Amino acid sequence: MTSGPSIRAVPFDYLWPSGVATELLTDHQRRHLESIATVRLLPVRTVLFKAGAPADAIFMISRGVTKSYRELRSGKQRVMAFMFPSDLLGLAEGGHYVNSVQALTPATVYSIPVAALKESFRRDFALQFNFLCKVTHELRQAQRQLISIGRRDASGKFATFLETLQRNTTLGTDAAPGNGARQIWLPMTRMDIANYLGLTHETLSRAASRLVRQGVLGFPDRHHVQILDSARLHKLADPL
Amino acid sequence: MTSGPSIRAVPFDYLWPSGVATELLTDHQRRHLESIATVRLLPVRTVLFKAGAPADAIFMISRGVTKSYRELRSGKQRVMAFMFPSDLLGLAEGGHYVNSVQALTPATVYSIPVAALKESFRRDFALQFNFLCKVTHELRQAQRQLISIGRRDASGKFATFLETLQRNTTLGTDAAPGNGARQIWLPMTRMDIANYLGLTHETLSRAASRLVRQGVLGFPDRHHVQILDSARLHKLADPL
DNA sequence: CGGACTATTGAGACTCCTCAACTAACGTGG
DNA sequence: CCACGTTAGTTGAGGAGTCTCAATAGTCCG
Repeated sequence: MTSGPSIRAVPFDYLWPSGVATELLTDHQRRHLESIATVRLLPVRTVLFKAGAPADAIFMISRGVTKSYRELRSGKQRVMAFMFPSDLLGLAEGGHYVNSVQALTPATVYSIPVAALKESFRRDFALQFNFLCKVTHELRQAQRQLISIGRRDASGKFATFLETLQRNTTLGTDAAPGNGARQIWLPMTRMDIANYLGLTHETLSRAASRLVRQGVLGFPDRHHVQILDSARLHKLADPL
Repeated sequence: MTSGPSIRAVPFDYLWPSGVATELLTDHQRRHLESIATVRLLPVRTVLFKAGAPADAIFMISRGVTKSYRELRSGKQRVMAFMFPSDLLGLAEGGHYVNSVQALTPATVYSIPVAALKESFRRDFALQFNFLCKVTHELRQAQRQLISIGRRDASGKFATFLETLQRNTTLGTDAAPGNGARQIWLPMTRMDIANYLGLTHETLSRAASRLVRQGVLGFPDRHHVQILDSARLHKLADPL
């Protein structure tokens, strides 16, 4: 696995078996990005940037998990996305970040100044194209979440969340789809998940408990979930 | 106003007063796109493409309104977005469209072959950058809708929908923010709106009726809404 | 080890969804 | 141009599910 900057996405413009995300950058591009970026090591719970702050850099996650969220007036927060290695951070509008980002685990990010990146785009059209693919990829994911959020039932939302997470963590690994890797790591808290799914944490907790009682899931500890009956889980996740 | 191809978005990389979307293309770029595109006139209710079809072209709306939707297994459909002039159509994944698109009004679209567009990107980095800005813009909008959808109350969802629509239609026009243009055109049906907001059409109908009773809205006819008390509407729209 | 945060579980209220009947508008074809 | 059929929209009653408020147990961090 690479340790430098990387971008992973499903390209929109050519066929690909079963929608698996792939690394887009060439070694040369990786080295170039490394040369214009600065590495930042983020301890847990570090806030990388807050919504509304001047957006002078874009970030690429190299290691760790972060959440992207928006603070609502009531003090509550709405989680927009969880970001993993090879994801892009720093969505901006008119020069300001639109979301806040916080590290859920110790993380390593490459900070790329926007000005330098744009200059790189000028010289390497393929590099810019890779970023275009990545943003497109995120747009698709946002649309998938739209469908998920639109559902009413808590169990279904949670099921789709787990399946998405599973697909995410299985990406690029050699885990066969049919067997193992049935244990999923949940770097985020239950509250974060509930927030992400548009539920209260009480409702999510109840839904999770029900799934445990029904033998669909098991929780070895707070940050791991075991999928015991993937067929039933998939049935729940399936949008009507 | 232009009549050729156009892209409108809030650029992410520089400051802009009050987040107003602007035209990104230069005359030269517009002419170039026009030269590689073919114009298509779509009668009402025309399906431009269906989800899953091979995605060999990207479309720019020049005139008219379309909806982008996904068909669920139950036969129902989920509306992902309403698209207006200067919007981009044809989100794809691995060479296939992910959503279906249908014209809600007679529409004119520029059909741009993906291959030719990519070739243009190679020669004009700024053109590709404009597309990058546009996709970023759509990602932000998808995230806004995520917040809106996440809300529980039907009136609030409908209120945010109307305000977004108002902002959209007021864009680029000279309508002062404080006065007129209080009448909004609704090219889509109530069912489409309900679908877009993650509600049943019955619930949306009840919410609309309530707002009429409360003197917040008025419906001259099915496709126009008058905002009578914009203060209260804004209060409803405001996310908590 | 103590305190703050996270998670679980319960009871009650509230909102939306489902099913159903009816009215209004559209547009299709004669 | 009108009549008809189909689709869109309204309104009602009942039920399902989540949200709120509340109390308690369990974790994590300093």
